Amino acid sequence: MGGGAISQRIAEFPKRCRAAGLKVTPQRMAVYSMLIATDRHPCPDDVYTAIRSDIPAISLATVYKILDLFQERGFVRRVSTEGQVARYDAMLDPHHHLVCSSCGRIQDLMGGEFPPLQLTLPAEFDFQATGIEIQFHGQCGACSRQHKPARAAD
Amino acid sequence: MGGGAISQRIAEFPKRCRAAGLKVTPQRMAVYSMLIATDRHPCPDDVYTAIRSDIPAISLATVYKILDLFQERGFVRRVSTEGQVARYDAMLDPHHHLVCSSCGRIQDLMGGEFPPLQLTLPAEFDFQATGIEIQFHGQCGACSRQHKPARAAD
DNA sequence: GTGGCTGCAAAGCTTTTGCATGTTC
DNA sequence: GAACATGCAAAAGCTTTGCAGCCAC
Repeated sequence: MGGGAISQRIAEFPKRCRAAGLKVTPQRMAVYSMLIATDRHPCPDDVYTAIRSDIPAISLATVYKILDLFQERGFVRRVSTEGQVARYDAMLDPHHHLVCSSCGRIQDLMGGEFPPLQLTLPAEFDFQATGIEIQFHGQCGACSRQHKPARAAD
Repeated sequence: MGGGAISQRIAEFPKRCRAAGLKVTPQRMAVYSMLIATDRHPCPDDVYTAIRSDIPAISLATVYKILDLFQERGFVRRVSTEGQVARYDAMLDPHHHLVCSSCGRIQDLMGGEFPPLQLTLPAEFDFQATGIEIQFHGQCGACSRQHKPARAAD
């Protein structure tokens, strides 16, 4: 996605907030702008740290509340991880994830670049699927060249 | 998997432990037996609770240590979840998961029942994939019939 | 007998909650 | 001005750690 598309999403965000019955605050704009501009799938503390340069007085609890709210409203999604910290993603176009077991980095795999799976499951499973999440586990190029052991760093 | 296959895996487990340089203890046998016999993807506390009927004196910290060790040795795998509790799975044959957004239940989708994805990614991604994890999100049959809202219970 | 394992208790993190103050509409 | 959002601090999980005693080999 180009930078133009990002700034457009940021520009449209106040409208989306009001449409969802949410007030527009500098804190919420900062959280959304940070998330939409990165492909690093940050955890709440990453967001908090990044935002403090803009809004020094922001509190970590507020970041948690905002992320919860955004996820509830469907503005961001929470990525499934094995670890114990939540990671968020504002990229909502269909895509999958490449999870590096060595450095923990989560890389995007856009839907257009790899055939997406169909959502319709055989009726025998008695399950109404609304979304699919695919994670490839392994080593990213940088880590495999360094022969890093799994979970060396995060 | 039939009950026979389960008891066989339990019977072979002491051998696997020793081969991996681990001592065989009642606690470890209980954890493994519990995990291999269920399809509920329990969290550490579930394991702890279930095992206390066999080994009343077992400590939760020990359960955590054992699960960590088993995962390190490849005896079990840790399932990626959005929540903040770890969930484990002793079923290591290729399979995917159906995650119910209402009740949180994780159902298995065996590899043979649904075409598995190939692991080879186009070279341009510079990623060495060793495993794939697919989660279908949605509502299980029971919850969709009850018109439960998402995350009503866990 | 020895090394590794367990159980207990305490500490460490992440996340949530309550409430007074401040802001948006 | 009213309703909602924020910030602070405290509490509530979940998970890890340190260490003395115990057990498998």
